[in-house]
Amino acid sequence: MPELPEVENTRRGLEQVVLGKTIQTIDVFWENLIVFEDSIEGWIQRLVGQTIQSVGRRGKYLVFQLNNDLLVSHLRMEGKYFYFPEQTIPEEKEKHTHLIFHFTDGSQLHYHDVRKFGRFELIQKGYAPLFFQQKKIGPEPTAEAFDINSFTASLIQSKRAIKTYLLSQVPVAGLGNIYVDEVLWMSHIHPESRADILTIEQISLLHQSIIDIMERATALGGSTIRTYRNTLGEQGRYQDELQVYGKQGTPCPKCGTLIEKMKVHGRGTHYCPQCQNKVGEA
DNA sequence: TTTAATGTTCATGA
DNA sequence: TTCATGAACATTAA
Repeated sequence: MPELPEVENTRRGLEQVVLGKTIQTIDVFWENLIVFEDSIEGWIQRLVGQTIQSVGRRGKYLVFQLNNDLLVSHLRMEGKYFYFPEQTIPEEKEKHTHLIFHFTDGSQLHYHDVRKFGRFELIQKGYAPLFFQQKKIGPEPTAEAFDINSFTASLIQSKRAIKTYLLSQVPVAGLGNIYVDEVLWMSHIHPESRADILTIEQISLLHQSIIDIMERATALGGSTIRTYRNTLGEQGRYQDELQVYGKQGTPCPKCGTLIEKMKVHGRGTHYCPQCQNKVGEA
């Protein structure tokens, strides 16, 4: 589940169930999910006894604030959380549950990830800004944080295809393969247009489309394209508003031309060959 | 059987 | 340095 709207809704769900919970122990069934320097046992011991003070988010990363550390969780393609109060804990864990947080009140938080691509990283409190700076995560796509002048300055430094550059998280955080296609369609920009030759008008429209679409998708609970569910098991509703993602062969809502699908940067890319004019070469 | 799937990260070579 | 490409990670479903 992956892009910012889905991660934000996961965060909101987690916030409702795990705040104030103290970690009693953790079962790790797939060690590769954990980024650790020493041993898994040491990693677990460092977390035991700590209480979840808040659940934050930066881009597509979840940040659990504990007493002494920050636990950073990235869901990658298929990561999900499921919470079970004491009386509802299943006899047997699901096949793809790879991590179980046992809390002192008897409840559990299960991390489920079919493809095992997700990652957990423990960092010291106060190191979040440095952590995200090293990952080159751009500003949040909100009206307050996403400055159009900085965005423009970033774009003119890249000769890459605009879709590729947006997926890098550098110019702005949180866009993935679904929303990047939506945003470019909304802005009438061809996915392979070079980032550095977009016009002021195009950048302005793109900037606003990113803010609007991310806000709208988040408000609707994200998009359930394949398997996304929030922590409460609910689907998103934004998939009903997708205009081009997965719509190849159907008429463009703006001009009626059939939506096409191509590969850009190895990713399936949906666009309208009529509305989205290619500028320069990518 | 083959391919593609909401994501990042690393190696290699231009 | 920068970027493109491909592979890796691992599993499922069409």
